Amino acid sequence: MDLLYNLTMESNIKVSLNKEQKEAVEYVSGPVLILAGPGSGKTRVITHRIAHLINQCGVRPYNIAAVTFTNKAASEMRQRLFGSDELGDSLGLLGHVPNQRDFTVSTFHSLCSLILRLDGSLMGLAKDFVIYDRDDQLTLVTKAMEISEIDPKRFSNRAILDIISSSKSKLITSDNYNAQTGNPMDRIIEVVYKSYQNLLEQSKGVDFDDLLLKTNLLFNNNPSILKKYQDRYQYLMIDEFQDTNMAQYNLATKIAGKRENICVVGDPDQSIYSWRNADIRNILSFQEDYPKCKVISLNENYRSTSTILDGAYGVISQNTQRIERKLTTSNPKGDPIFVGEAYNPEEEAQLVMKEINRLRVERGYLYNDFAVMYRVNSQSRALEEGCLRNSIPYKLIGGLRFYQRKEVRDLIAYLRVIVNPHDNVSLLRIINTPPRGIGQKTIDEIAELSDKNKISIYAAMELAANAKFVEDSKRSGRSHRVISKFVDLVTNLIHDSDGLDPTSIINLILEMTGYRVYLEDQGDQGTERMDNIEELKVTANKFQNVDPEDRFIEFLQGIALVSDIDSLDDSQDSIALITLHQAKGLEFPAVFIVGLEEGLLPHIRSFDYADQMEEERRVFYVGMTRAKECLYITRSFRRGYMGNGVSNVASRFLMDIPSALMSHFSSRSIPIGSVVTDVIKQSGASDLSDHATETSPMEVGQKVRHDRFGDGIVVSCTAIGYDYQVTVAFKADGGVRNLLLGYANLQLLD
DNA sequence: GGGCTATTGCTTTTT
DNA sequence: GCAATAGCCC
Repeated sequence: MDLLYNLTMESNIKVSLNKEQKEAVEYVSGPVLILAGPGSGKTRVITHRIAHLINQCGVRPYNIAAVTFTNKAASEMRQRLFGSDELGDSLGLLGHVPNQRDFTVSTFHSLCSLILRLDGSLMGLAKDFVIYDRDDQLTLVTKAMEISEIDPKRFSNRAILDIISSSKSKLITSDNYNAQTGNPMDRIIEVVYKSYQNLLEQSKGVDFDDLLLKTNLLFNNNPSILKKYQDRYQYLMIDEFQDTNMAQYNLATKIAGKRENICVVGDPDQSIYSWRNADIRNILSFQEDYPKCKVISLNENYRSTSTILDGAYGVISQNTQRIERKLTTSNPKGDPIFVGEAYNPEEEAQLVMKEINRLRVERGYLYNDFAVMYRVNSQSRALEEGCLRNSIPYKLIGGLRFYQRKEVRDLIAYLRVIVNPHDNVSLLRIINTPPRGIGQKTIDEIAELSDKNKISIYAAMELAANAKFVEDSKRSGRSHRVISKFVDLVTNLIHDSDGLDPTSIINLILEMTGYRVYLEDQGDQGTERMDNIEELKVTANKFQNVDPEDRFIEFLQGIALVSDIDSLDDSQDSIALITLHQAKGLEFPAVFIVGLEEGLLPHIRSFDYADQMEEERRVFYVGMTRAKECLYITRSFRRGYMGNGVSNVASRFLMDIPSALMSHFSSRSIPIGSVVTDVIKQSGASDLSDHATETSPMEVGQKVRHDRFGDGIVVSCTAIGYDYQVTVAFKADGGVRNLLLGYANLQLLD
């Protein structure tokens, strides 16, 4: 009866796939490694493969699992296969398939969360565990350092958390962490790791890495549970395989088990998450662990013009730790890669905005067709202001991350406390927000009480609220009153929220805790914060239809596991401002990559390590290959950094793009605010180095005067783009500054 | 205990 | 340059 699925698309599949793609789709039994370059139709292959499994091979959707990098990718895949859930009328690749909801598409983290909810009790995990994100983790590490009396000035909590996190992703538990090397740092980590894990367990919390680690341990210790999932997920597919870590790899191979129906899809050249413990060697391990695995390379690019592809190849081919591979395309040559220079980030943004407006008019692009990409989030600010100045609608992903905003986190903390009042991290967050007279002194006393009796903060407060207890303590009547009031508040919240849907619970919190009034007293800022909470309610609303028993927990889990990119929404026409990392897996007709400067891209922190430098190059490569038709690359001469402006030189990566593919344009002629129609100078073959040979307008040794810096002497002068960078040593403060000739307004002295 | 000011310390990328 | 904290004063 499983064979009665819709077969109508099958003929289309054969027409629209190339030879390698078709092979990747039809090779369904046994291990497969698909090396898929950018734009090679990877998503199509995965979706067609699933369709093939269901339609041709009679596999039930229930027995298939696809693991993606983000929730967004997961929901897109589901939609491509089955059409939109809400609309019902738009059919996907498969048309109408019974039991399509049984098909699993999710991220590793979501999948593990599900498994642990169902079977985690075998490892003593509460069903309603909370998932702690990086901010919560940092709070806990800081607390653990306090307990272990580690000086936070000497050891950074972030560095320690990074090591704990990387240990967890290598499946090293706090019990197994051995400081055997004799390195004093190791000893500290060992102590903090254990303490951190204790704190987590006390709060019934699980961090991101625990989701993967604990699921692995669950499978190790309970073969019957593992078998249950092996029998369920008989066909396993893993996307973005180059960015999986060891814990994820182990999970995948365990679930695949002896059936070995595991298909991984990845591209070593797009591995950009090593800092999150992703291990590119997983691709090698896969071939070692499955010596009979079928390797299929998808090398034809259907996305980009040949110019963009060749430019990107020029960049990526400079990496030495790389298996040589060159993509081909039959796409037209298209436009050159435009390289632009601006004086400062504001002007750089202006340059981008002007071009966006020009392309809209001349080519009929929509705002949705544009993305502006950058290395670090702080760059988004100038771009955002540029959009506002030019009335260009934009969506900013993760600048100040939504779920990191104070008011959103406060509300989530309340929600978590309702589910689990013994969640210390969340409780301490809201204990005095809005202010209710519980000061640090009172909190310290309660913390002491909780330590002494080995109970949670909330339990300690209940104890302290007990009238009999207060007689034996030196606690003031006032402090006793506020504690009692708070315990009552939490009790009432738990009681009154029972059975309500998530949105109503949020409303309940806003009223009962006085949070709404607290925000209203904050004027404009309060209004903005209230808007963010409304936004949270919109998310909460989506869980209205889920089984009442689970919807609250699912909602909390959902917000813990969302990524920012998940919220990227195409329904309103606006340009996307995103980091290069977030751009992975996306494509746009026109892409702007800004900030191509030494120290930014490549980032300064990669300078001392060859492998990190190569990863920076891959980051740039990923950005370039997002572009279908137009690719713009810009840089700024000056950039504010820690308060003072610094001069940046052009990124080394610019030199790797063959000069014949580039065309320069400059900001020189477009002061901010002016309306300029055409700033593109079609200069044909020229690159940065070409200009260096031109005659310099400034002699070395020339004495000059600057409005602000006073008198100085020219140290060097190099042509860059359509301007010259002059390095001047100034007398007054001895500073050596890089100036742009066209802007510096230097006065010649004799 | 709370609110204000001064100081510090920090900047990569994020499931 | 900004945001988070420490320390001071009410």
